[in-house]
Amino acid sequence: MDSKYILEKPLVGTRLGGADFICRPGRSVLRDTRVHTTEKNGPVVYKPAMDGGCVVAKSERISHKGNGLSPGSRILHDVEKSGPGDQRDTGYTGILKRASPTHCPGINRQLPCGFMHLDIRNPGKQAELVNSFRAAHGLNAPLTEKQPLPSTHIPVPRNRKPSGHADKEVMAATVLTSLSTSPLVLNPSSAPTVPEPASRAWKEVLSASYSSSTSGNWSWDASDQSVPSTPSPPLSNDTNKNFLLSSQVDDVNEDVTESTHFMFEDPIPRKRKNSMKVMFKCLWKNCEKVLSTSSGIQRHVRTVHLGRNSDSDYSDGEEDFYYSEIEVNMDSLTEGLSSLTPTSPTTAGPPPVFPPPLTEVAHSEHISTNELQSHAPSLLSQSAPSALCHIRTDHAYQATAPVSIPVGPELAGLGSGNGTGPGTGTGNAITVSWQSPPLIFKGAPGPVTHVRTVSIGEKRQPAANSHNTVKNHALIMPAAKPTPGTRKPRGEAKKCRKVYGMEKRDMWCTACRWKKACQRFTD
DNA sequence: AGTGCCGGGTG
DNA sequence: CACCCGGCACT
Repeated sequence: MDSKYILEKPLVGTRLGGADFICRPGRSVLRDTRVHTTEKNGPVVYKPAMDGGCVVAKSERISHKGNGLSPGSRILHDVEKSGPGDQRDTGYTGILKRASPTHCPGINRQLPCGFMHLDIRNPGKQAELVNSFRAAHGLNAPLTEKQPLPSTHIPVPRNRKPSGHADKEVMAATVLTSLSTSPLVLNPSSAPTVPEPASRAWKEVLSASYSSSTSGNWSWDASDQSVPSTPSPPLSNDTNKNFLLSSQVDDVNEDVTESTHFMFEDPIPRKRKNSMKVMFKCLWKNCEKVLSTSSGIQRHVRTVHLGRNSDSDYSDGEEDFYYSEIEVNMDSLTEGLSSLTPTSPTTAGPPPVFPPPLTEVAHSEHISTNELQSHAPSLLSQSAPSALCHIRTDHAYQATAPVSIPVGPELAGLGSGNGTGPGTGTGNAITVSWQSPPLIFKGAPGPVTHVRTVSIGEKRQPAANSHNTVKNHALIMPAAKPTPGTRKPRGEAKKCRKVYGMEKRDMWCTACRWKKACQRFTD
C-alpha cells in the first residue's frame, strides 16, 4: 500500500541517460536498475542546461511522431496513452484526478501548472516539459541535443561543483527538474534569485543522491522509510502552494508569530485566497520564526541557525532546507482571533519532518506505522500546534448526544492509503507522501473543529459515542493497540441486572449472568 | 455500594 | 466454547 501510494504521488523527474530521476517532495527518487548510459550522455545532457541552454529530450515513445509536433497536444496524448501497467503513468493520472496539491509541493505545483503555463512562445520549452514529465513516469526520454533552446535560469549552486558521476547526474536531474517544473518562467523578474521550488527540487535530488551509497543506482525504495538523508527540517508540503503569491510578498513586515497555521489543503481556494498570505516559517528545531519574505527567512536561517555571516550574500541554498512556505490566514489574524484558534485546523499529509514535534500529537493521527507517515504528526504539531491544543480540549464523547467528529474524508479514507493521507493532499513537500499523511484531521471548514484526540489512557465513555470512539480508535490509530485500561464505555441502557433484578437472574441474558457485556440491552 | 464488564480461569 | 468469577472502573 505504501509503495503504491508513493507511486501515486506526483512525480516529476527526468530520465537521464538511463537514470530515472523521480523527484518527489521530500525525497527524490532515482530509480533505475537498468544499465546506465549516463556516462555517455551525461555530459552532453547537462552541459547545455548548465550553460543556460535548453535540454531537449525526445521521448522514444513518441519519437515516431517527431519532435515538431505540438507539444501541448502531445502531453495530453501521452498522458492518455499511459498504459494500465505503467504505475508511474497511472500515478500521474492519479495525480491529476486527485488534484492534491499538498502532496508534492514543488512538484505538484509544477506539473499541473506546467501544463497550464506552457509557454507557447517557446515550443522548445514545452518539449522539455513534456519530456521531463514523461521521464518522470518512467518513459524513456533519451536526451538529445536537438533544439537547443534558451532556458530559464537554472538554480545551480555556485559553490557546488559536481565532482563525480553521481554529482553529474544530480546536477542533470536538478537542471531538468527545475526546467520542467520551474514556475519562474512566469516570473522572469525573480530570476536573480534561485527559484525556491527549483532549488528545493534540486536539493531534494541532492539529498537523495548523496544519501545513496550506490553509484548510479539511486533508488528510493518505496518501502524504504528510512530516516531522511539530511537532518534538515521538513519542507512544508504547502510550499507548492501560492508560490506565485509568495513572490508578491515582498513587503518586509514584522514577523508573524507562530500562531499561524498551515493551510495544507485548500478545498476552497477561491474563498481563502483573499485572506491568505504566504509566509516563510523557519523549520529549525524549536524555532518558530516566521517571516514574510523568503530572503528574510533565508537570512534568518543562514545567520541564526547556520551560523553564516549575515553580511554575506553567499548562499548555497542550504537555508531552503530549513524553512517552508506557509499560508497564513490573515483573516484569522486580523480578526483578533487568538492565534490559538485557527479557523480551519486543516492539516495536510505527512510532512517530512525531522525536528521533534513541539507538542504531543496524541498518538492519534498515525495512520500507519511507517516512518514517513509517522512524521506527519510532527509537522502537524509544528505547523499547527494551536490546533492541537484545541483538539485536546474537547471531549466530544462527553456530550449527551452523539457527537460526530468532523473527520474529513481524508481521515475516513485513511485506510486507503496514505492516501490516506492526510489528507488527500497529503503530500507534502518533501513529504512525500506523506502522505500522510493522514494524518490528519481535517475539520470542516470553520472555526475550531471539534476533533477529539483519543488518548490511550482514556477511560470509559458514554454509550452514545462508544461506537464512534471505538471506530476512531481503529481509524486513527490502527497501529496503536488499545492499551490495557481502555475499557468499553459503559452503556447507559439498563442492563439485565437492573431490569430484572437479582431475584430474576435467570432471566438475564447469558452475558450478564457471566458478567460480560450485556447482549440483550446493548447500547 | 451498586453496576457493568474485562480478563482470566476452569472444564 | 460455556460458564464462572475476581477485580477494575465508573456511577
